[in-house]
This record gives sequence, C-alpha cells and structure tokens, in this order.
Amino acid sequence: MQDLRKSFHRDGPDVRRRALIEATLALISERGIEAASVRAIAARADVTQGLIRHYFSSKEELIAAAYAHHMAGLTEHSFTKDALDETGSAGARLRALVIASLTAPVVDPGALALWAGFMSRVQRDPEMRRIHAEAYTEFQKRCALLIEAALRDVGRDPTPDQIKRLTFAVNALLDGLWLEAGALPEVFENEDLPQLGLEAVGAVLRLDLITAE
Amino acid sequence: MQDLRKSFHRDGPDVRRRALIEATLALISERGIEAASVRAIAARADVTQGLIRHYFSSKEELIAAAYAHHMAGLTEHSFTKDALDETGSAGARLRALVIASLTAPVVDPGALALWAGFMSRVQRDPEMRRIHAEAYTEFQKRCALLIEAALRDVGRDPTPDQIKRLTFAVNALLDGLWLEAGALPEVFENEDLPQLGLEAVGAVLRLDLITAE
DNA sequence: ACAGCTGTTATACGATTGAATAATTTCTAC
DNA sequence: GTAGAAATTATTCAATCGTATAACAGCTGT
Repeated sequence: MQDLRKSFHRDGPDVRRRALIEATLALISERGIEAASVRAIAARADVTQGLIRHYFSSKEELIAAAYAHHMAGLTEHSFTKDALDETGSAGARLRALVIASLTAPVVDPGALALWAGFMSRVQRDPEMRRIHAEAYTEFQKRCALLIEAALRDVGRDPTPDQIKRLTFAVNALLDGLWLEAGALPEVFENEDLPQLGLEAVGAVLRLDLITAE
Repeated sequence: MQDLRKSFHRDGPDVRRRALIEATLALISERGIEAASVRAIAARADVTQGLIRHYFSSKEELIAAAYAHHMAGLTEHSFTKDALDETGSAGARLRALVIASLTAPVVDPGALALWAGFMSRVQRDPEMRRIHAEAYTEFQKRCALLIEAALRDVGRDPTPDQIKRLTFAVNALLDGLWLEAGALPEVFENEDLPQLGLEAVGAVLRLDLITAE
C-alpha cells in the first residue's frame, strides 16, 4: 500500500555509508540516541530502511561506525593546522591545541549530546569500547608529545612518568571544560573559555601559555 | 493467561518510590538507558508495571527523579564528613573533597554510565536540564567557598572573578579525571588518581594540598 | 460486617522497533 | 542486447515499548 514508489537512485558505497553515518550523528545529536531508529536514520539519509542493512550488518555496527567517525572528527578539529605547524614553538602549538579544543565546533551542545549518547554504550559494548580507547589513546599520545616538547623548550627535563601524569591532568582539564561548557552553555557564555583553559593548563604545566611565542 | 497471580504486598509511598528509583538507576547503570523500560524497572523493583504509573505520572518523571537522586548522591559522597569538618583547615577540607571525588564510589564505571545516560537527555528535556543545572550549581558553590577559604588561609586575597574562574577550572579538572578514570578504569588502575588530582588542583590554585594541615 | 479508599496486579491497545525477506531497478560483462 | 550481479525499494514479522484501563486485595473507619 504505497503512495508512490521512491525513485531509484544509485550511489557509491562510500557516499552511502557516509550519508548514513552523518544522518545517524545528526539524529543522535538533535534528538538523542533513542531517536536514532533505523527508520529515522534512513529517512534522514533519504533512503529506505532496508538499505541500512545492505551496508551495515546491524544497527549496532552503524552506531559504532558513527562513533568512530565522530571521535576522529573531534581529534581532527582539536589538532588544527596551527597545532601541527612544526615551524612554530611547542608552546605555541600547545596553545593552539588548547584554544581549538575549547572553541566551536569542538565545544558544542550537540557534540556533547553525541558524546554522551555514545559513552553510555562504551561500558558494555566491546567494539564501542575499543573505538573509545583508540581515540582516547591517540589524542593522549599526540598531546604528550606536545607537552614534552614544550617543557624541554624551557629547559625542563621531565621523566616519562611525569609526562604521563601531566598529560592525564591536561587532558582531564580540557575534557572537563569542554564538557561543562557544552552542558551549560549559558553559564559559560560570558566566560572566555579558551583563556581560562590556557591559564589552567599553564598552571598545571607551570608554563606560560598566554604569551608563548 | 497468568501462571500465578503475584502475591499482594503493600508498602508506603516513600519505600516504593525509592525502590523504583533504585531499580531504575541499577538498570541504567548496568545495561544502559534503553534497557530501563517500565517493565524491566518494575521487575527489578519486584512490582508489576502498572504500579509505576501509580507513583509517577510518566516514565519521564521517574527518570528525572532518578537523576536528581543520583546527582544528590554524588555530591553527598564527594563532600564527606572530612570535607565538611569546620575544625579542619580549609586546605585539609579541600584535600578531602578532591580525594573523595576521585575515589570509589564516586569514581566508578557504573556511575559514569549513569551520568552519560542522563546527560544525553539534559540537552533537550527542560526538567532534566533544571536538575542538572541545580546539582552543578550546588556543587560549584560549595567548592567555591572551600577554594576561597583555602586561598585566604595562605594570605591570598582573590577577587570574586578569580574565585569563579578558579572554581571552574578545579571543577573541570575533577570532572575530567573522574570521567576518564570511569571510562577506562584499566588505564588508570595503576595510577594514584587522588594523588594526581591533588597535584593538579594544587597547581591550578598554586596551593600545596599534599602536605596541607 | 460492611463501605469505601488506596495500593497493587493483570490485561489490553496501538505504535514502534530491528531484522528478515521479497520485489524491483539499474549497471556491467559479455 | 541479454544474463546476471548489485543496489535499492517495499513488505512482512515477531517483539517490545509506554500508556491506559479493568480487576482485585487489603486496610480503615464506622
């Protein structure tokens, strides 16, 4: 009993996979994980629901793919060109990282909703957990390199253990600020979040990130 | 078509409400928000599903009540007796707060799963948002008092704005460490998380919390 | 002992879910 | 151009969801 058969349109696997992933992210971000039904996702991606299982063996697999995509995007947006610019000083790169991590589009209520929706599955879905650990480790690793270089630039000689602990702390600080600003944007809207981040990270590392050249 | 009618047992409103709330929390914590159906909750609380709507006008209301209960519990567990002990120095109380915030049962994968499950609703459910903002503000306020007192104890005279910003940073740090340890317990299991927290919070505040008396 | 109220159980309803399968369209290889 | 594979749409299925309502049980006041 169909009104009108949907027009047939063929697309490459990559295009379709990406469209489905982005539809999933948009739905979770806007209306929560429970709104991301296969039917809603398919409608958003402008395909019929059967197609999802042509590209993903289950909804769970699609969710996991979307999570990996989202996390990669967050890391991507945090490590901007400035943070990767090897000609800049380590301090300047670290500063760029802090600023980018605490600015839109990384700081964003939608991104937080996404993250929370996924995180509630990380605990008990092994594949989600793997993706989480991988993204986290990757971010941590790149962060640690920057921190070590910045410390060495000012003549400090931290032990590997010190670097590890400082990296944990800096990471936690960035995550915490990111989280709180995303959760209650109105509380932070008159705060200069990047500036606050630079001061706090600088304090933890005992480095001046504000005037770092 | 029932096998056997469930035995009738009467209980007070408070007992039943609490049992339903705790069943809800246990379910979300163990199997995620989507596992917390009215049927599953009722089964866990050992009542039949109709009873839920006798005490809560909707499932949403039960979820909100559970969230408020959970958040109050977290704050409760963070502000231990030591953190409230007015005879101790502000530094010692702050230290107690940091330690309690970074120790079980506050740091716990189940607590994180709960938090994430709820957080994914905070963005779009006004009542959930109200509860979140209230719990957050309460924690922040008590934290700010402790920070101000600790700073004054060592002769510093922070402006209200400085206190606010330091409180944001300390809060973010605690939340971030709490979060990361809850998300990947195996990464942190060989770390002394409270010690790490004391060092980092101390660095942000430029206070020695380790040997604080 | 009876009436009425409230706590509780049981059942029913319509909507929605993820998955499976069937039917249709398009493309590619020959 | 025709056969077969691949991509897409359409339909079906059993299960589960939140809610609503009906039936029952036990207490309380008289």
